[in-house]
Amino acid sequence: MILDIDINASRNRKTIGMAESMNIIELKNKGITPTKHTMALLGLFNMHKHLDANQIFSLLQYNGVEVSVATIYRILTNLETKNVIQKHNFNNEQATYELVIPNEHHDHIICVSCNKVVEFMDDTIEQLQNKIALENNFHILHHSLNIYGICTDCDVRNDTYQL
Amino acid sequence: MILDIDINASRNRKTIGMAESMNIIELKNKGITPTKHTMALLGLFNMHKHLDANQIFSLLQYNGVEVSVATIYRILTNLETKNVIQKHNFNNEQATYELVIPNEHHDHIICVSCNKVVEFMDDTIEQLQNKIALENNFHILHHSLNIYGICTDCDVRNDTYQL
DNA sequence: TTGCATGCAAACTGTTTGCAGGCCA
DNA sequence: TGGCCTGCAAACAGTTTGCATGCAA
Repeated sequence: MILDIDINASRNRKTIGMAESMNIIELKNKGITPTKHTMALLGLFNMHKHLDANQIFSLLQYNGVEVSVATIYRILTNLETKNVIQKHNFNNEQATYELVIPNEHHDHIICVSCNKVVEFMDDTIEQLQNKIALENNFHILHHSLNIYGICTDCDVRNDTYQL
Repeated sequence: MILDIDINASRNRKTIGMAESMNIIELKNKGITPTKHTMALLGLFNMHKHLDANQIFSLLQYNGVEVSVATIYRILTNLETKNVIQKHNFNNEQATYELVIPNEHHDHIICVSCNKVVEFMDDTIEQLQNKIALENNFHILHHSLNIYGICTDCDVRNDTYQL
């Protein structure tokens, strides 16, 4: 696994282990026990919008939170079930997770070189998808639109190599 | 694995083991050895547009073609490299493959209940994606747009259950 | 004291690979 | 004969699970 994230980003925060985006009461209302591990995990998403299980494991360890991979997967599964986080399969390797923001939806552009993920949202595309589902007699549940490409940073880097 | 495909579809064909969509010369030109296994595998795509490794294994076995799973994966990887077939990750379980038709592109609607896959294509969406990639300074390579929903058949079935 | 959260290790699934045997040009 | 195709079994990665322990309400 390549950990191409700024691992210091979360270390520099003062209150490791507290998710800003959702307070304890909200969590409890959803039937989630706000354990130390769950809170620490959620806290990571303040700094990193997209994380996979291994990155979470590394970041927690780096932040001094002792936790097993099994627990991380259990927490992730639980949070996903309760619709607190969302799972993506950007590649055929490991799954990536991000926080669910109510009434907010977006799609993703993924750099196949550095795995950077950029979010975007296009109303026209959204509407067209609904139309298409309707035309094909599908009751639409959700969708995933991923654009894969090379970001500017990597493009520049590749140019340099070719000199 | 649920083998929800008409397994007889391929048995009823006269010439099992011959892919209509691509002749032997074309394959050789692409550096693919047209072995019995490769041809039989490709032949399956005449009847089934979307197949995963396990379905391929079952169908081949059913058609009397003895082959190991390892070989299937090797053939699939090879064909994908040579751009004869295309790999999709519709769900986080196994990968699905389909034939590449030159100059033809489409996206997919997947029924989360029966795994049926319907293809569609929308020029406006395609163009918007290019625009979005450009706006975000990505050199676009490809994309995957999957709409997940419930197809009419399954909707009806579910209604029945609820009676 | 009860129940849920956790760690550990084993299991499991999809996929890949090393190695030895076999087939065909 | 040489090279590639193949099968087998083992390896591998990501993920899940059974069981025993332990913490917390």
